[in-house]
Amino acid sequence: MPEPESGKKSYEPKTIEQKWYDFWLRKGLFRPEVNPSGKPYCIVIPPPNVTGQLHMGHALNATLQDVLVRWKRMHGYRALWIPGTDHAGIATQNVVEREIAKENKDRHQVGRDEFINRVWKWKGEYGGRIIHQLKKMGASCDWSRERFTLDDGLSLAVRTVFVRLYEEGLIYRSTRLINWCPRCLTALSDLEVEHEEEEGLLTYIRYPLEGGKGHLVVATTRPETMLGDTGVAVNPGDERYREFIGRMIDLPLTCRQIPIVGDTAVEMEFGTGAVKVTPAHDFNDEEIAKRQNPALPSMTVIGADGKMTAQAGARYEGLDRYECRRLVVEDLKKQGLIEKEEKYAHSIGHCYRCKTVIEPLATPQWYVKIGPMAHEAVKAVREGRVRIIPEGWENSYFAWMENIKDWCISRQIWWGHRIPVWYCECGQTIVSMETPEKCPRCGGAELKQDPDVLDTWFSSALWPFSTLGWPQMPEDMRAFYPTDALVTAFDILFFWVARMIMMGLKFMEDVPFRNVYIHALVRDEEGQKMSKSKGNVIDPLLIVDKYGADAFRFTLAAFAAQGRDIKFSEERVKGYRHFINKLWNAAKFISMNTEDRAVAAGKDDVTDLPSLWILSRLANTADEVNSALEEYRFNDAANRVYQFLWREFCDWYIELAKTGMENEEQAPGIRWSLLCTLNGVLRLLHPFMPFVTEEIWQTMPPAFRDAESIMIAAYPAGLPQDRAAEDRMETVIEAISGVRNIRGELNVQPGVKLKVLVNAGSEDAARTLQGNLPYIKRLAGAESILVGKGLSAPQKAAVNVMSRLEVYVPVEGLVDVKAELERLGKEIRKTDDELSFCLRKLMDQDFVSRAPQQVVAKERAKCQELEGKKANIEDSINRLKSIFQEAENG
RNA sequence: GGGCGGAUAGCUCAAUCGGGAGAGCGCAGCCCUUACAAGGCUGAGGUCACAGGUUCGAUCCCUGUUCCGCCUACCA
Repeated sequence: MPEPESGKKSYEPKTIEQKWYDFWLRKGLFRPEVNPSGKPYCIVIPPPNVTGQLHMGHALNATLQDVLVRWKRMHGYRALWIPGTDHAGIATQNVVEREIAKENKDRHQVGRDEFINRVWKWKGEYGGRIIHQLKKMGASCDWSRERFTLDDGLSLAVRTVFVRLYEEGLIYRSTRLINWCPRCLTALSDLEVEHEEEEGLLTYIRYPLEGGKGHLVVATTRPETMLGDTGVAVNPGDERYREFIGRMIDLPLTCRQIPIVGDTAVEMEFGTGAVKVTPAHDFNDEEIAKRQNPALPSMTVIGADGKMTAQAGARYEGLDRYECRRLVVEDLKKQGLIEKEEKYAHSIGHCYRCKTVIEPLATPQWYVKIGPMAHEAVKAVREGRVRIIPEGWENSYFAWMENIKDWCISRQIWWGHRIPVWYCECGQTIVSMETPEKCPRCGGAELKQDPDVLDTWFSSALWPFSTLGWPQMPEDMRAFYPTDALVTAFDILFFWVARMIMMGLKFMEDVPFRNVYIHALVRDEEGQKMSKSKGNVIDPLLIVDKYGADAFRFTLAAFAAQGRDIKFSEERVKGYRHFINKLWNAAKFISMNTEDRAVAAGKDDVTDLPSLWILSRLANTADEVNSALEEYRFNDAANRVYQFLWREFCDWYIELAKTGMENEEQAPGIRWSLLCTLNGVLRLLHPFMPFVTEEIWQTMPPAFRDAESIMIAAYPAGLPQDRAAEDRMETVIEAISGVRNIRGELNVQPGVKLKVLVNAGSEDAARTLQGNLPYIKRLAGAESILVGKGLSAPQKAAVNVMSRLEVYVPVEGLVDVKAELERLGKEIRKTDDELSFCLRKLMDQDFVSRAPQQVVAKERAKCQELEGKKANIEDSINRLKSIFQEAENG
């Protein structure tokens, strides 16, 4: 076997990664067609924003999906990972608006058509950025199936869904309060509003009763809205105010009079128990107003731009809402109408995009009547047709779905799917897939299309089937829907996952995916969320550049424990780069020691214990990795291979093999085992670290390569295990560890060869040890070994009592007897503690009679073992003490 | 206000069934043994947040408390 990359001392990812990625692309290995007869397995990528740059979240997300897809592909599945991007309406529009602003223009000056052109142009230039970055991560997406939420096929899907929902009465238009962003100048859905606790002021304002007889005091956090008050509400059960209901208030700073009304929603304990009612600017107040008979009127005093309207009065018109607040309070103070102001922490809604404080505003918008679809979506999860992993998230899902409100889907922006609705001068509304030529009612041709576009999430909700070709029914659709797994972070569980389930059930009559795996958030070292404003963002591409994609991916996977966020630090990646280096060097060693000689050998040539053992351990590892991945326990899978490669394969097997290969007879079997195990571990690791595994694998002897790429080589599973060999090997390992322990503890120099005696606990153990003396000799650093059952310890020896055997090392002249006595003292204290704990348990009648038989028996055996161990150590201590005394006397 | 999650070695985190807790990193000692010093061998290190309860037995199950995250909500 030629050495990988001509035997460089360490792995250098940079040159290698591009080479293999190109190779995979050239060979079309990312396409499901490489396994034409396999069972379909499909994942659709959560489409990143087309404006986006790869961040840690994407990196984790992509890594986990790639692990799954590569793993399934190697298992022979017709695996398909569909990539794509999201047109990200508001975000993308903002980017291009900023660009235009540099030319001192706004989008209205540019005009709608030209503006859209500009956005497409921008998309063409920069939109592929994140796709390119995903490739750097090693993502094995089928790029030939890449989609974009605004491409023709997906746009058709969007129109189809809109029209059908409209026809079924599940989409409607209504004018009511919505969340309005005065900066983006668009409506937002409830989900797009981020609530944040802020320190504010609670202002107590005196509202004079009509006719100048006294006043009511109301408390508010938004004094400026008083200009739009159309009532004051008190709880009808409130003794203090009951008599006022029905009377009028002289609303200060205006010349209006407003009524005092009763509403049970008013909390008597809060503030003064009287609340001003501003139906046009507060969701609660809107409700209160509607409940009155006749309803309280609505008066909009703040406009779409966040500035006061003419209705606010000449003095305030045109002022920004916050300037107005100051002025209103100032004016009220002058009139002595401010009773007090107190600090008050409350939560305020912000635009998720630009963080501007949301203004509730009454505007006509389109809504999806979500109740019926939500009901079905809840059922699908309850019945297990969609599994959410980890399960904990199901509760959040249910809670949200069961209190869900209708979904506002129209946005007052230009970049997105234009709402397929036209209005005729005659008042007719036309909802249609295609642009209508004339009004079906009056025949008029003066039709105006609704200027708004749809919420980006409306198109994302169709992603699992629109990407597969719906509303057509191509082969992909039949093969891959429902998809198998959806991998995402919890923050879009409602935004996206829930809506996909609803839309999938509605239009495909089946769930969009069977499993939803919710992964962690990647935080910084201190556990803080990464954000630009905090300046703690780590660029994944820099990490890839520095340590390679493999080390980075492995780190992410190894820390992706369910239900816990990842605190990311570069140190960890460094650690896993060492791991790759270990793999690299193991491969180098194997290559140096096998050359072409191994090809002739096969499994039948394997006779030595270490080889039987490592092959069995590989089988065991493969099983554990497979079952961990089956359950999305990525960290367990990664850690198990890590353990196997480093601890079992490198630390033990390779060291043993060095000795084993000195024996000409068993050398071929060992060479074969080295290659076979390396082959297995490369395959096991490939989904986690695709590049380095391919690089090494390609240098293996052809007999070990049954495919043109490791990507499509069979994933190890169901290999035979040899429990007897594992058990015997344990005995050998115990003997070696027993000696090493003495060496280490007593500080015996590595160069010093020891005379070792091993007292085996059984004939079996004795035979095993006898049969593997060369290994023990080399790894324990012994010049001679005497093995037997019932051997007794020489006078002057260090003793190590293990569970299957005892190790004696004559120490005369080698070590400080005093140090050995100390070591044994420590040992006996530990044994004694354990023993007394064990005995106490067995003397407890309740334990013996009530605990399961097995447990009691186990405890008895343990007790016996400990007693034996204690006796042996005591013997050694006595012996050494006598030596010690001799020495003192002599 | 409601809900969820977390608290385990110096740090970051694991632990299927309730039967005296593991790893990585770090630390200490010894070693450049020709795959690898990005390494090897050995070792130290724990009141499983706190208080009760259930149980023969609790890191694990139940109740409460404290602290820390997060989600959600119309007390102005």
